[in-house]
Amino acid sequence: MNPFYLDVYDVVRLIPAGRVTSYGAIARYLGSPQASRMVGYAMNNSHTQTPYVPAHRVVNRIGLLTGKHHFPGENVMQQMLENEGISVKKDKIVYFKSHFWDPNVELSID
DNA sequence: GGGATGACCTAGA
DNA sequence: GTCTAGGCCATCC
Repeated sequence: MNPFYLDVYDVVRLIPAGRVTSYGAIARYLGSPQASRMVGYAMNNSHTQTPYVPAHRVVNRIGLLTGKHHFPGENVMQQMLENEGISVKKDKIVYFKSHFWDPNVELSID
């Protein structure tokens, strides 16, 4: 497994419950701002990783649950988010800006 | 080997 | 706010 993948999973695991982040934020944190597609692709393989990777806490830049179709059920992703106190409407996170967790800020090395 | 696809983002108009 | 173009790189055909 490439370090990039492992790094992605590691960052995703650091996302606190009730918070979400975006693929681009992770990509930027890893030093490849334009490799966001790779982050999404890494998520495609996240279910094979241990420990569990909370992929439901990763959405696109506008808070849309673009990856919900990759979960076992149709509304699994949404229900898990709601279980953590995040409101989801029309496959989109309500008050996304308030729930947003930016690794570039929260995990800032500087 | 080449071409297409994908849980995306940024920049410019 | 919209649209288009380019880029990232693993994986599949």
